[in-house]
Amino acid sequence: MAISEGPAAVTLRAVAAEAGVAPALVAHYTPSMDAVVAEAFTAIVADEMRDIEGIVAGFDDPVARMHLLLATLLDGSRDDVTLVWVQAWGLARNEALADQVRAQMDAWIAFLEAEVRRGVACGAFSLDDPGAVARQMLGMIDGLNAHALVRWGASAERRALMGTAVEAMLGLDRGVLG
Amino acid sequence: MAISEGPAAVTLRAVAAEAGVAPALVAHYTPSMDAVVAEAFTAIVADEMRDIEGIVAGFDDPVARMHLLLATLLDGSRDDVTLVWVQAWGLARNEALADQVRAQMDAWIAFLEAEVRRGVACGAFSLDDPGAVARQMLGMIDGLNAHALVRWGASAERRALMGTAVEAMLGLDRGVLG
DNA sequence: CTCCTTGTTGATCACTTGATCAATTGCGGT
DNA sequence: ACCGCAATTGATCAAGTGATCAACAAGGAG
Repeated sequence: MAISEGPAAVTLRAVAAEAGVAPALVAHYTPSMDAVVAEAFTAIVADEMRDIEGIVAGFDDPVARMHLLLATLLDGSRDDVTLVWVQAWGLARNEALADQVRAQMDAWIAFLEAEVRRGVACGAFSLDDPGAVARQMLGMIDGLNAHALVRWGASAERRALMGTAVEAMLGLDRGVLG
Repeated sequence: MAISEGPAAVTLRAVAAEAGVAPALVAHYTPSMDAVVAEAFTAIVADEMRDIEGIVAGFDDPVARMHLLLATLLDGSRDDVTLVWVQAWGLARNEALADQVRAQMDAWIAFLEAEVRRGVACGAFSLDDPGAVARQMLGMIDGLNAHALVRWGASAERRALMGTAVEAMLGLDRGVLG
């Protein structure tokens, strides 16, 4: 439900209806709806990262992996996940949720940084600070994807913008990520 | 109210209470609360852009202007505006709002692109496609600021990340935007 | 066959949301 | 002084929110 309708749609009654059960039962088995939303967030987002890791896993060349990574993250097929992220940022007051958001962002940075380091190790990438580059990449990915939620710009364009920016960050030749 | 509590807090009764007036009066003078929220979005965001333009207006050097621009946008003093943006992206179903969001994003691109072109014209910046660079910058600004909403990372770090990334995009020497 | 635990529900509380409508107030023009 | 129109209100509707609680069903343990 959080994926298809957005986390904001995960209400006590909606969950109960979806499960074909009385609202009281949902309340009985959950501490609070805030917690449920937070849990849904983590489930969806962690699952997505596993997904992406799996997609990239079959390749060795760091450039090919990065190309695939960016293409997958920016092709618009995951706008539902983006909505989960964006609504989560907007619900920063739910502190339980904010905790999980930070944790998932840490995980993404770890993943991206490892990806960058892999390229640096074998000489494919050339840069100073893999952590900084990972954070720059995540910022840009999240921003561009957020833009997609209001149907502004095209996904192919976002992918191209991201590609050229990342080429510069990684010290790659112009066009190799295009 | 949309600024201090977020657009989601702009409810019929909250507005009425703030104005010291009966809820019915608010309803009487507005087409719908969706429209009010959309209008609040535009007011806030357009005002912010005028603000930024004003801040930058006193300087001539494109590098100094860009430096100031990024510093201002990423110093955390405008997190309230960021919340307005992020919640607006998350309310993409309010089509009236989505329209205004797209319009404001267009305005931002126009502003950033003009800023970039100004630097290119006088030889301070070196790049191929000012429009593309503007979109890359906006994506990264929005993403990094969204991250700030859950208190993840530090604003000084965001500014540094943005600075080095933009230096590369604009063909500037390392550090001139730091 | 009873007893107790677990699963489950209906009813309900207290609250919030947007919206409508008939009824009022009060000011401005005549 | 009067009338009319705009401003404003209280009351109310229909819907939705999270949460609680007493009650009920059912199935396994003894």
